[in-house]
Amino acid sequence: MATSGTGSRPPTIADVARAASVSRTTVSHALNGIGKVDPRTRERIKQVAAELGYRPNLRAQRLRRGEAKAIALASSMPFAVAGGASRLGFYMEVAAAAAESALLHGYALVLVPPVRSGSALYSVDIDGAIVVEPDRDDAAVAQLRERGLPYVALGRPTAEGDDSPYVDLHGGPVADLLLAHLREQGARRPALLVGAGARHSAVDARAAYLRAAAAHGWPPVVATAPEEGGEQAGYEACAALLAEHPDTDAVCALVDAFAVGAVRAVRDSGRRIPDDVMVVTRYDGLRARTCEPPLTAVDLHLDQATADAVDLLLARLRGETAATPAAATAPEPRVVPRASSLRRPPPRP
Amino acid sequence: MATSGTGSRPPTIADVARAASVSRTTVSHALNGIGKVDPRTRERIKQVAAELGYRPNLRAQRLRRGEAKAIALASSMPFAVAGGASRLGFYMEVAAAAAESALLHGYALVLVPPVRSGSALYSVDIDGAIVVEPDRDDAAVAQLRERGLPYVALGRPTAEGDDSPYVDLHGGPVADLLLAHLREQGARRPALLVGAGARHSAVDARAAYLRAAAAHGWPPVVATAPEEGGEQAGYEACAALLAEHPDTDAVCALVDAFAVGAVRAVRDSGRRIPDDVMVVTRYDGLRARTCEPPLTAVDLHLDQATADAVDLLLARLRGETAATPAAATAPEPRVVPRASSLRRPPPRP
DNA sequence: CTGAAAGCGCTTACAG
DNA sequence: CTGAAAGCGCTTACAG
Repeated sequence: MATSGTGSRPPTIADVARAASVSRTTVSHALNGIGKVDPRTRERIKQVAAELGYRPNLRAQRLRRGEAKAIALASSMPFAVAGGASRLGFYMEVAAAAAESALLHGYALVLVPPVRSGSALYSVDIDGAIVVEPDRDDAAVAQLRERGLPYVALGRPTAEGDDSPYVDLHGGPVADLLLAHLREQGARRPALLVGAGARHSAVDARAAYLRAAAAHGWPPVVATAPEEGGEQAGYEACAALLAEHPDTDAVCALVDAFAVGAVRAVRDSGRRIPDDVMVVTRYDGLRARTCEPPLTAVDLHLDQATADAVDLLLARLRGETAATPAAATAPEPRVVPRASSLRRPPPRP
Repeated sequence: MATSGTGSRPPTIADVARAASVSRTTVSHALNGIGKVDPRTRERIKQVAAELGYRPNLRAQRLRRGEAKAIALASSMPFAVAGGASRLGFYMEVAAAAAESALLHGYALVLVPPVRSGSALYSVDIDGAIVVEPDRDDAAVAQLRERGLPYVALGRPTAEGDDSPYVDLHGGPVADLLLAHLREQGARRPALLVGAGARHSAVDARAAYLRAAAAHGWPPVVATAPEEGGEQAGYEACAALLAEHPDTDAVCALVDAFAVGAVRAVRDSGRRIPDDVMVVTRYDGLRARTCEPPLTAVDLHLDQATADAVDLLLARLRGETAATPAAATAPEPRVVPRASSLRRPPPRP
């Protein structure tokens, strides 16, 4: 409470020890509740510490204890997708959830913006990281490995030998769900548009799509676009796709930026949405909701998934490697039907 | 490059010194570019360090140097407003911009979620913070002051003697802009709905509104609602306002959650938007854009303002108190007209 | 129950 | 130009 009249720098453990006429060892024990101190001594020390306004120096504690008590959120997703224009995307939604969850456990969340080349992860003092949807050769993952830092992936890692823990975002089932929805709405020749990278969301969706195409007898049409390209790349890929496969009646564009570009391409080709071509996407964010027409998307329960990822990471940091499950499973994804794919009124549950 | 075959823990400066047959002092000088080392020695040391894969221990550096190289983003804004339902708000938009700006300067951004009571700021090792729109008696500011940490406000601080640097978000001019827009669209009796707190956005807007009311001969109608109340509070305040002042023909609801609630209240009272009552808000985020009808809002140039705030803070940390301006000024705000207030087609510039 | 001492990995006067 | 030594503020065996 009271401000120490002594000097200007904050009091150290030595100041407390002196004021309480004990050793620094005893102060440390008393304040950290290690059970080897006389209860009365402990109380006295606590009181003195409070009077002096003592707070342990976090830097010193961390050097000594060998931990940063901080984790980072990192991603190799290109800026155009992860941030860009309105910036309010997948990444920041995950960031908010992760910060809350981390702080609840006494960890700080360091927000590493999706940097282009980024030696970013080297200059930040952290114990580990959450990597959002790592690519097969992910820059963020590479940096973490080189630093020897543990990480948990949000979304199944696709790199060869990567057996790091992860939270499953259900890449395949999400695609299945969207394709089922399209079929239900009358689509007979849906095409798939995915990022050129090898993130689980693209890889698993492609596999699911090919399976569905075989099952239903669709001619499979899969287009890819560079993630860095954002809306424009989606536009171009979709325009090319429609030119080559004019009987396409639905586009499943898993990156929201692509989906918005696809909507433009569909319109520019003289087709109507959803009557001639439906468009659906995955992440239910600003882009999907403000698109004209609003895009059917998927509720991924990102909050829950992110909290699970943080839990997984912290368990690993605690060294519970044995007890820690190798993966958590986010809640069931759910389609949020909107005008971009609704030819019939949505079924009332 | 090469992994040291020695042990498993990362090499320290002592390892480098040993391998290069010099003292730790010299290694430190060589690596930090302090100009007292023979160029050839320096090169040799650098090479050895690289071979060993040496990276300075950030914890140790920071303890020694007495700085955390991290800043926090903090806010006392209630969760319902700052995060809540879709979480994609003002706060996260600022977070993204701040993280990028901070990292560019070698600082990490710690994301402190708008916690309810929050001793949050005590457990985080930072050199300073950006506080978003501090209230007159702001919890985050109080914690920072008690820790003796410098901070910069995003939005003019309203506390009595608070002369901390800040970035002006133009609370008054924003209100003027919105009111002028409403007048232009034909409103003759606009009401103001603000948060009950004393953040600059509420305080300055109220003053601007009263000034405008006097100038144009409106009967001033100002309602307040608790920020924690979110949409529902906005609904109730607006419903009461309309009951008491039935000839209100526009509502300027500066908190986006309030504005969305206001839209419902207007409709439930049997009035149409914008024909009977227009509704406008300040922050142009997800809520404003996805509202039905979409809400007229203001482009605050948050990116630029946030970058300025970070610059201001870092200048203060560098001790450039003298050279540091006491305030920066965000770019001119600009109205983004939408259906919620457009009775006439927008003027073509 | 309490304390003297070592050490976490750096940096920086200070002396040579 | 180079190094021995002190010290940043803690915690933790270890000894009493």
